Amino acid sequence: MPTAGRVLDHPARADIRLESVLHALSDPARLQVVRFLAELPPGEEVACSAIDLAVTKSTTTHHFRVLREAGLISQVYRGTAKMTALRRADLGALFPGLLDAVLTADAAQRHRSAARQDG
Amino acid sequence: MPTAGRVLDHPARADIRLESVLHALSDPARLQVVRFLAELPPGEEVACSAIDLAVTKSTTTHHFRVLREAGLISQVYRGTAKMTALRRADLGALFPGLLDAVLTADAAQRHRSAARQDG
DNA sequence: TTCTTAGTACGATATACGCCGTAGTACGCA
DNA sequence: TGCGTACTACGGCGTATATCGTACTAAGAA
Repeated sequence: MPTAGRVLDHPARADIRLESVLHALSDPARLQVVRFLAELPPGEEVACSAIDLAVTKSTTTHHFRVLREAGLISQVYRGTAKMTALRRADLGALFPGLLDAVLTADAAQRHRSAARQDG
Repeated sequence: MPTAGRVLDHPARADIRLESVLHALSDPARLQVVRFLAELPPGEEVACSAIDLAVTKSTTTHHFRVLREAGLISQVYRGTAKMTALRRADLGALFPGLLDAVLTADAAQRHRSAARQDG
């Protein structure tokens, strides 16, 4: 019998709130996670540990929870790992173009920062 | 001679950060302000008092400051009023499509809420 | 069973946020 | 000068956030 304590709950598509999504994306660490997931082939999942955040593991757990509760990512246990994927379909259906716009904006900002560094 | 204490400082275009913009937009009251400003003809300014938020004036002041410091709006004193406008050009140059995507997402979410109410 | 790996839960702390009320300032007008 | 309007500044309050460290649990391998 499956371990009840290891089931994670996610908001249904209809319960995903724009404000929560924007708030979740407004933290650099969480934006980094989303950027990482967005670069994977659609549908692909990775373990939390595949993403190297500049914070401790417990803080990482916290950020993943914020992303999950906002509806940005889905997570399932797979052995010892917890696999994470972007909820592209849900986000695309609710807020068409939003995720792309944020990722494009992020890429542009990062590009500008890099250019400034290079002088 | 102009009163020094009444000059408001705004971040330069290059200093506007995506994270701050997303954070500013993640509050319902501030999103309401941006929605209101976005519906005006481009370049048009309004006084703070033209936007009716469900909070006190001091809280309104707070939200306007957050929006200004994030680079979303510009504000200038014009007599006793403080005129506010969306920084469309700066936002469009830095993060093309972002503002539209957020406003579209907000409109869609509001539309869904209304539909749910109507049954 | 023991060890390792992956992630969680909990408690603590410092800071930020959203909100309010009161008191104050700047400007325009009578 | 005095008054009203528009907005600000400050202090307080309660909650949320970001962070950490330590202790813990689940699953798999030796």
